Amino acid sequence: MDLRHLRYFIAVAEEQNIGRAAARLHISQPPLTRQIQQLEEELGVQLFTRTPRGMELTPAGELLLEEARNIRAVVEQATERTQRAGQGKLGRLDIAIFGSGILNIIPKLLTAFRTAYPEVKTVLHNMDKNEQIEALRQRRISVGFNRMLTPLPDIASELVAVERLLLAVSTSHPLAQQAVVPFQSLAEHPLVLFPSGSRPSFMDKVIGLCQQAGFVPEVSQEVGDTVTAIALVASGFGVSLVSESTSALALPGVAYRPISGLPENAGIDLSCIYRADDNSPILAAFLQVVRDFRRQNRPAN
Amino acid sequence: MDLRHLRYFIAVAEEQNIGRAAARLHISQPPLTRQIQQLEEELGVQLFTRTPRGMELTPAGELLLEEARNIRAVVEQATERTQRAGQGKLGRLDIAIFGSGILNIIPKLLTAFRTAYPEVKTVLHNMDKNEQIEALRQRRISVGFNRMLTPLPDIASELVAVERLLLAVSTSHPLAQQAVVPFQSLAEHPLVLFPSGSRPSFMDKVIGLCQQAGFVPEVSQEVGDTVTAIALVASGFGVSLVSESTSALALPGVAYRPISGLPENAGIDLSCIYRADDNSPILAAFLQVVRDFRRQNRPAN
DNA sequence: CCACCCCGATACCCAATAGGTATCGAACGC
DNA sequence: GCGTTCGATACCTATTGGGTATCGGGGTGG
Repeated sequence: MDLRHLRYFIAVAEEQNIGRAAARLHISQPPLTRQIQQLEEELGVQLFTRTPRGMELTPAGELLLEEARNIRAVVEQATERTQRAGQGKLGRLDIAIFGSGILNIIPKLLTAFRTAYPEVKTVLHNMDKNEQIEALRQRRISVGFNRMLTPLPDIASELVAVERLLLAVSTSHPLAQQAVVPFQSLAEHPLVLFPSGSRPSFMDKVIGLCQQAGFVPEVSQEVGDTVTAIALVASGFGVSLVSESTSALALPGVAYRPISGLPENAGIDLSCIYRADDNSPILAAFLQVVRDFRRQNRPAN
Repeated sequence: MDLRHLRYFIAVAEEQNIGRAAARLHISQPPLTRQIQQLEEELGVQLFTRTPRGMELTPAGELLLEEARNIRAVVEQATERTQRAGQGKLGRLDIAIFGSGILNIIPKLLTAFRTAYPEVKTVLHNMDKNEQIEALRQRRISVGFNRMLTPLPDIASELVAVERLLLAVSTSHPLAQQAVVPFQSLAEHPLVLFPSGSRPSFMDKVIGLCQQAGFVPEVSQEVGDTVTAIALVASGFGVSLVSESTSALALPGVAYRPISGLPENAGIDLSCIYRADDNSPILAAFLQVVRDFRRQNRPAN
């Protein structure tokens, strides 16, 4: 049996007349007669009683009509869903995020993506950089967000945003008095640095910038993630350098200040990474949203 | 798209290898390659990624695999159900019964039929003879049970059983003293007769038998159905002549007695009727059960 | 009562297409 | 580097779906 048989059968059953059904199907009457005969023969069941006025369904035919309509609907739905899946409009996207990434840009991106592709289920996973690369290679995730990425042959990356450095400082700290803090002045204050995980990291970037500016920072504490660092800043452990989007994290007793005298390369990149050989349409759709987001938010770049 | 496409797709998806899938499908590899390409082209979706080791499903292909398996199951179920319907094993049979028919033989028949064809839903309707014929012609029922049928061109009938006549008598009635009651002795006792509906009926048969025996019965009451008649017998309204199967109706104060001296033609027929042009397989199955029943219960006939 | 009409069925032909054979090209693995 | 193992391609054949012409039968109207 064939979907064509069912399509023809439905037409004949509905028209109760082979000629009209044939017209509706844009074929001539004899082949339609033959197909119906074939269907009956293949099933070994009489589906119609032939009357001088046309074709009348038998009870078995009546049953098959219901079933055939159902099959038609199921097939239509299957093709449509498959096509949507092929266009990246339906499916699942596993995304890895890291500590401070969750604070500002990534939620906006995710919201944009989920609005544009509401039938794609996004699943978030917290992973540090090395875990993300491992998970990408094992196909447990399709996208990861991170900073300070070193190029890898099998992992492609896409720049999402470049953020400014801000100083996170306790409101009771002397530096909090200044609206803009010169970078050099940080040489005299102990720093809370993070993250302590996979290298190279944001921490290395900060240390490098200090060296560029001619001083070695005094490290009061290394911690694993941004939130912990800000908490330590709040309780007077020192000051910290954070990405712009971290300022969305408004803890009592913590102020964020712009920094002057930073070198050109002081921007903090936020990128997303994915398998270079991944041509999943959902990933392509996601990357397109990332690019659109970047164009809208950084017209200068 | 075609069911063949889906069958081939499932095979390739399961084998992850076109060559093996082709072997499983008993075709050669190139046409299978082509069918898969066609399917992908028609849907506009890449279903597999070709690797040096074979075929790997894309997410869209993964989705289609689920759908295709589902479609295959639905189609299989539909053909099977249609075939069962065509063999009279699945469907619905509307059956008309009348008053006393329900007491003995018809329930046995229905039980036999429902055991042999458990997936046929039997629906019972209470109708007198004329209502049954009307309902048959209007196709509201497919089978009717009745007695004393007059032949009609469009209604065929099938004898189910021939029952003896019994006397129904109050236990306090003088005739109840005899183990066997001579037919002639009924001339002296008022009779309760039934049914009062469509003619000719059982009532006419009884009157005819009396006339054959040379007396005119004294009718104390005409009632619509057997149960009412037996109730009147119990309360002393008279005696009644009933079919053998009515004796299953054991009311307190009522006894049933065999009758002697009846003519040869005193048997009470129970027949089933159906449309002469009805070639529904369910009806055929039912009639076969009727014939088997009759052969088992009346080997002499 | 006959002619006509409308229905599906049949006979026969052609065109589309599924399937087969031979072969290619790319990617591993020994 | 050569053989092996994939899928893809080229080309042919066989099947089959669709078209035209026509038939046969059962109603219906003149």
